[in-house]
Amino acid sequence: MANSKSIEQMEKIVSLCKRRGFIFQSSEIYGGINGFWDYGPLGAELKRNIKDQWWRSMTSDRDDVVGLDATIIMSPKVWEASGHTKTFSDPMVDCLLSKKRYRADQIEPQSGIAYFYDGAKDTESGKTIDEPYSVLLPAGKPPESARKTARQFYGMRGASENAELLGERSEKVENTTRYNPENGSLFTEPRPFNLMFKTFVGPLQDENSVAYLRPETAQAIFAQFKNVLEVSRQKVPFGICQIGKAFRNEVNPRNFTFRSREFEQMELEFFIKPDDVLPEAPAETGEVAPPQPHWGWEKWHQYWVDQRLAWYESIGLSRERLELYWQPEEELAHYARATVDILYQFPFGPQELEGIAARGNFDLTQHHEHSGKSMEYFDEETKSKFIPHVIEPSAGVDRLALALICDAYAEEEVTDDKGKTETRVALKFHPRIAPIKVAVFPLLKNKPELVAKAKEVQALLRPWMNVAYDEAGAIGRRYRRQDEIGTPFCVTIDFDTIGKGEDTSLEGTVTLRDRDSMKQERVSIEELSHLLLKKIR
RNA sequence: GCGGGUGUAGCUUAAUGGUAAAGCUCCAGCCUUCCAAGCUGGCUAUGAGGGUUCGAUUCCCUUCACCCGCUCCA
Repeated sequence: MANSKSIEQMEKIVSLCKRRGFIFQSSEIYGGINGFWDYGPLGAELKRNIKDQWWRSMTSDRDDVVGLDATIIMSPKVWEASGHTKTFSDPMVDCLLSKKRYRADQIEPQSGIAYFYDGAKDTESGKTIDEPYSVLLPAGKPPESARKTARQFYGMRGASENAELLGERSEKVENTTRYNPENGSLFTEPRPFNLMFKTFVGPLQDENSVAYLRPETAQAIFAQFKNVLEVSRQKVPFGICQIGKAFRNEVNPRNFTFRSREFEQMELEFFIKPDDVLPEAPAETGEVAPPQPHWGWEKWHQYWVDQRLAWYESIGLSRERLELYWQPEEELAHYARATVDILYQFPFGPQELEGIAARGNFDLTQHHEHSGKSMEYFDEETKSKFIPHVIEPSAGVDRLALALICDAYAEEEVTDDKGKTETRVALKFHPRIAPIKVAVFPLLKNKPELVAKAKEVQALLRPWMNVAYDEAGAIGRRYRRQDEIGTPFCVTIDFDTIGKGEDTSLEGTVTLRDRDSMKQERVSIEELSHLLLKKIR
């Protein structure tokens, strides 16, 4: 999966992220902290743009979705109801021989003869190891095979190959999960790995004040379903969306920011009617592009998959690096009817950006039962009462930011007039999400008229977009700097602009340089903001 | 959590049991009429802690972080 080329590619991207101020290690001056990352000036802009685009497409651009901004810490009862207190706490065991880790609840129970040992004595050095150990053999297997496994175990602790095993005894056991089915070796005691971050609310740090940092933003939406329904005057089908931080105490954060312990989610819960109370479907008329009142969960699910894919394309992710993964039935969570993952082909392999789950009405039903408050909805149209079902598109902001950077990263061979070849690094962001939209340069910085005019143009554009101003170094160098941070447009003020060039008819015009083609066109200052706004929206 | 690898300036690399060097980047100045030009000057580093030693970036121990494989990822 990860070959040396893709590792090198990833290293270049990580290096650029740091060098140009997209992403830093959290707490770097103290040596960092595993699984946490900070966004520098450009990364912060990039993330804002992603979230703004998502929010706009989800709620501002539609009538049937409203927003929510809930707290990170909620009543622990929320997590009891959702099942997270249980399911986010997996007991894990390690094989004492192979060191592999397993989920204790996924071990097949076995029966057979267990051989116990108190320790081992090295016949050569006389050294004793008094660590108890045991091996499970299927009935009928010769005990010598257990001794061989035990010698391997003690061998890893410093005993020689023909060490003497101490205190062997055997016992019949049934339906045990304490032994590795692959090699018969004893496991470590099961240890809980709780993926939720725990904290305490209030001054007393006791069991009664325990609270959790949310492991997903979705539950807040379910918990506030009734309130939002009441005030928004929405009718099912409708959605509630939210952007916010979530926390998971991952066993092993990996792949730069891809799996972090603190991350940001963009989630929509789209509430729909259960299939059994749907209004009668009208005769098909061919085109059903806009949502229809008679749609069942499958149509809504497909609708959101299509919507989300279109959105990713709208912010410039290449469609050919996106793929859909329909989770097979055996992989589905118990509450899900169908889940589609949208994967992006990162240098380290195809990985999930977003999951679109048809969750039935599991969550609202759980809160309905645990809180004792009704989550039912009365549908005027069909005169029926039900707990709405839900379609959940859930995306990771940080993963998307990383995908956008990977997708935009481009190295090109550029040959100059003198035939010298160099590598140009550019982040080819879609103008919608580029941290800086346009950079303004005076051609030369020791000519006050050029500098003054450039600052004027910068001030002209500033109310409409993120503008950079740069006068340091040769003009080519300034272009390359902007290429590397993904600025789509550069505007240069030259002598023609101020009417001191050869062609005085060019007064009041500037050159507009395109990042990807490196081509320049001459445009008037008057048109500039209008022209750019069209390109960046 | 296990195994392997790596840690010297923002980046890439050098060197040494005894003053840590260079190129690029960055900053300032000069110069420069459109794609990393030139000149001058400047900032910045041995991941952290401990040990051995007169003296440790170098040797030893611990720890932290990153990368790879396993594991995990309702």
